[in-house]
Amino acid sequence: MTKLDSNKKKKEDSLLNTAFSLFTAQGVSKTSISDIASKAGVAKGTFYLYFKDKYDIRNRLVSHKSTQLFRAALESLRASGRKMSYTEKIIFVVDDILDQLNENKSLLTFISKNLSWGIFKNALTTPLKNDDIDFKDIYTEMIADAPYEIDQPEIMIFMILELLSSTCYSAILYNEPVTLAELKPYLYRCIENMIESHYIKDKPSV
Amino acid sequence: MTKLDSNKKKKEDSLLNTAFSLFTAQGVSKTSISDIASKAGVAKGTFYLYFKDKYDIRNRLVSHKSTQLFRAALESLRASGRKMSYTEKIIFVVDDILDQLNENKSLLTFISKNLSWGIFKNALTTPLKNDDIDFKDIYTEMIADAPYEIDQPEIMIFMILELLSSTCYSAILYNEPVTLAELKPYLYRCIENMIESHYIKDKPSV
Amino acid sequence: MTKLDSNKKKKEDSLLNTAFSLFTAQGVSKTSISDIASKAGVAKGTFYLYFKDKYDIRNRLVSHKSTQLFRAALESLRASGRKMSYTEKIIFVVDDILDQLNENKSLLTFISKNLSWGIFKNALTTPLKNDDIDFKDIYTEMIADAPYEIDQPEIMIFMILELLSSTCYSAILYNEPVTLAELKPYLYRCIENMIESHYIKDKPSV
Amino acid sequence: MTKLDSNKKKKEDSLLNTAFSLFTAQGVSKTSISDIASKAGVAKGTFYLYFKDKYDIRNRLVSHKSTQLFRAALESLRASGRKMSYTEKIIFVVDDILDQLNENKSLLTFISKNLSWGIFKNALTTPLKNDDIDFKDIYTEMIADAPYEIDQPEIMIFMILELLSSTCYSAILYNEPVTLAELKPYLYRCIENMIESHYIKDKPSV
DNA sequence: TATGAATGAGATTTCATTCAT
DNA sequence: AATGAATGAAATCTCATTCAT
Repeated sequence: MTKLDSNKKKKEDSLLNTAFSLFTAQGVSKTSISDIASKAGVAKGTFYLYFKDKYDIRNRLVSHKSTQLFRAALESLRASGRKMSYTEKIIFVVDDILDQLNENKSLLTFISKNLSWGIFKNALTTPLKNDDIDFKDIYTEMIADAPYEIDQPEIMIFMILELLSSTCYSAILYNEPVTLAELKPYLYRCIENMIESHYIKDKPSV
Repeated sequence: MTKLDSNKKKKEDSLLNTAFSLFTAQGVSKTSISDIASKAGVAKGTFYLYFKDKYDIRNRLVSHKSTQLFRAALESLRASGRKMSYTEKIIFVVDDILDQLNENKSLLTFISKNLSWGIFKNALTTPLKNDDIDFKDIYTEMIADAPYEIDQPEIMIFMILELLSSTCYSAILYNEPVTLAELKPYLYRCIENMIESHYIKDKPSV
Repeated sequence: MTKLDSNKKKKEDSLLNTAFSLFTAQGVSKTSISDIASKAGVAKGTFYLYFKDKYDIRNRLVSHKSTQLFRAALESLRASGRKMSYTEKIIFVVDDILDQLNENKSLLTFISKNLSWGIFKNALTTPLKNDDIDFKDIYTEMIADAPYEIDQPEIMIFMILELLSSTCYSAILYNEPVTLAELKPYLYRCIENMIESHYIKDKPSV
Repeated sequence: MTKLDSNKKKKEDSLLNTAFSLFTAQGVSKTSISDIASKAGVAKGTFYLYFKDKYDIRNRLVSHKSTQLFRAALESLRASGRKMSYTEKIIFVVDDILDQLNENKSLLTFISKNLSWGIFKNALTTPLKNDDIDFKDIYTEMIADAPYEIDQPEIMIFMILELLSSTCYSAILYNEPVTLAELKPYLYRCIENMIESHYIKDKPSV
């Protein structure tokens, strides 16, 4: 990478980081491009060399941050070194994500308000350049690697993730209808049931 | 109601209806108060006689529209006259709501982007003035009326509704990861499992 | 006219007058809407209540100023009270317009750069509201009132005006190729010839 | 010419051609230097190696294009090989120019909005380098070569050209007040009169 | 109550020009 | 000679809110 290129990368990173802290601190619509540029230490016009508009940078961030979240959870799983069943693995990942979001409420707000399944799936399945760990494989593995063949694993993961993300928003931020700690046992049992019922033997008749 | 009062009501309704169509057509942030007022046929200043600002009218709308949705479903249930089990009733309501949203995608977009559990619960449990059907009771009944005592019925309803609203958004609007029709059997089986596991006998050990 | 209306008229006039002096002093493209508004003593947003953009106010001005020029010349003609032939009347009007432009070089610059036959004709033939003198009649009369029937009077007036406006620009502003005084005799003789050749007897065979 | 030189020439030509098409397509003020450079396939900075700014390239173009127009007309005249009177020659040239402009309306727009007598005269009387036809002589000849001595030939040519350029704009582009075909006979008769009245015998008394 | 003209801060966006590479 | 990233001033335009009528 030439000096110029690394300089450009630095500018772009600075814009992304600044935008993220402003978006989480005060919301997307109350953050102006002027704010982002000046806090990032670049001229207003420079912003437009890297991003089309505010929504361009927001989408890039949502994608980036939600992938990070998932990667961190998968990394924890791998690092734990424990021998687990498929269901245990899923619960482990869910638990890790919930804890991350509980620790980082502004990230939760940002992601919840702006994430959609399309963005997320795209982020997870698009391999990053220069990435030594192949995350695409891990995700694929999550879906493929089950003790018995699982029926429609993508639907199952989709439902788990949607249930996860929508319930934790209210529980973590407002303790409504109950706190995260109170919610967890019900949530996990529900997830266990969901997985169990997706084993091929249980394929529902339509 | 005097003529003046009915005139006022007409203005307010006109503002609400206009705001709803603009919000669904072009989004909340791209709709200005000017737009709403002029399309509603009143002066800009008049808007401020009825609503504090754009977010005031938006919240009123979210609350109103989501209640309507739920009421219509419960009304269908009541009108069906069928004898059903508790689980069947829940599934009936969920199915009715999904069909309503599938028919009215702009309503779905609007509610999904702006609804929160707090607003919804508040809307459901606040009795409307001049309301001939006692709605609050129906909701309470949904929670209370179970063949056996149900553990934490509010958590259960909360999880069902969150799962419902977040999965249907992606399925109805983008057919992602599958179409609504394909999703339904999995979703309903999941809901059945959730209800079953909330019977007191199943109370999870925390 | 209510107080409010007269106030609005005052604002609009102030904007028009300010725009005109800025346009003539520094050109249209170097004049900003901010300039116009602040010099006119109104807020920037107020400009947009009266005009769509810079080109809207420019067109209104071109039309207004060129009409004024023509009207003043016709008024002089009427005021002179002299008995003149048709040709003498035309020359009188042309001479008066040239003198006005010679006295007001910034007006000449502004009009020359922005006037088109379409705008001019439209301005001349659209009667102003509240206008005690009916100018449309005078213009029509200029075209219709000839000792003999004139062939294609509109083409003739068109050619005279175009010759007039394009030659005087260079002569008045740059004395190129000669001064206005030097140009006049040639110009007037040319105009006399143009009129004479438009008498029906001289209708050209195509 | 070295390969480097020809490369430079190519860049400059590319910039000139690109600028011309953009100026005629969307107007000078709506064309940015960025546009010109990127469409011409060179970097923005390169533009400044060849031209001072947008108005520099515009003036170079006006001058170049209007000379080309006149040269083409004179070339046709020379090529026709016909024996003509002085007046016939002028009419020939005028007719040829009108036809060229009628064929190339964007050129007409560009020249009309940007041509001034000063630029034109300068262009006509500045001999081009490497020019095999001695163009200056032809123009001088147009002025000098008359059967009888002509009074103030430059004023005459000036008036003819101004009449020509201003009337044709409206007639060709908008058919206002009449079409070019309808205008021509009147225009030519007018020009004939102008020439005739410039014979010394007709010198006007000031 | 209702109006809508006026405000003016502030948002977005453009672009001529410079300069390090 | 050529590049194109960076600049930042300046332009256009929007819009929530107020207030005199």
